[in-house]
Amino acid sequence: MFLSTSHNKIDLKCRVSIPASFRVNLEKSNESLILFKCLQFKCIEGTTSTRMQAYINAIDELDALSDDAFLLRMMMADSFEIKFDINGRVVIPDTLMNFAELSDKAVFMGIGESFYIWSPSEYENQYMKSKKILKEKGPPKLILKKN
Amino acid sequence: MFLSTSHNKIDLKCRVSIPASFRVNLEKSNESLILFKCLQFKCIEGTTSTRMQAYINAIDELDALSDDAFLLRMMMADSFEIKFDINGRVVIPDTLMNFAELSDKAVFMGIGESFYIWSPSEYENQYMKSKKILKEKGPPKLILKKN
DNA sequence: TGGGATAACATGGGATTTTATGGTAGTCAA
DNA sequence: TTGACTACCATAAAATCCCATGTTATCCCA
Repeated sequence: MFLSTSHNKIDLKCRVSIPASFRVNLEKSNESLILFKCLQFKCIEGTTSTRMQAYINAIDELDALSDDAFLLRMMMADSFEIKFDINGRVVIPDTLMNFAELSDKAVFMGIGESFYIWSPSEYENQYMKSKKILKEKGPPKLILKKN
Repeated sequence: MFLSTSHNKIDLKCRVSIPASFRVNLEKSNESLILFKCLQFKCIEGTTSTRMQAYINAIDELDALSDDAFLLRMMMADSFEIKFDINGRVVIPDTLMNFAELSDKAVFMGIGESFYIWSPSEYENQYMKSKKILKEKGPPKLILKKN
């Protein structure tokens, strides 16, 4: 599980340290890391190769001409399998740097099965937005168990 | 897994570098590369010999006289097993160059089990189309389930 | 519980290897 | 003998590896 938030520096080579707890999470299940353009927000989403493989398998189940299949294929095209260096850093591909408007700082936000990488300002926006919704509409009604 | 997108040059001999990550993907499973006319789009589709074998097997499951079987057999007829040169380049057969309207640039787009090779302009069209669908219809249901 | 020793982590920089791509020489067939 | 195709060599740019270092977190023992 990816949990917690941390702020790391992106250097001139677009290298950034993946938070140690996220790395451990990947290592202990022997999975590689996939980064891709988040479909809902202006940020990068990171997840495990197993999870990505599940999406890929799902494509074959869909009508090849459907909109969903089309979007999923595009998602693959905007995804990258990422290698760590010996210090636990990764290089963020240019495409993703631009998409999430990252420059010299990254905010890592664990959300369970995956995590987000935000620019500090976009992170701030989303954080404020969540506080506002919480204030106006109250806490979410969570359904932990079905039937 | 074939992931990510890259733009490579096609030279006068119709040679083009297959992106390194795609090559690694083929090498590590010791598979050869098959290129063929994509059935859905004006592009070349590339995949592994094993997956191509799966297509061939699938034809046998179909009614031999059906239109589907006919189309799939036609697809096989325009498929090529491709050899790499020492630098990881391949020569794109004339038939496929013409079919995908390629000239001096190719866009490689990984879509999981296989990849597409587009002309830059056709790629741009498809990319724009996906943005539009995403905006109008939102992300695929599959994605929303995951968190 | 305090505080020093040790390990882990984040980050910088330089050396080395890969990659993409242009070119040339050799081979085979018409 | 010419033209097409293939194998191989060369090179610049980019990606990757590896070492160094300061800082933070953790451990361990008094």
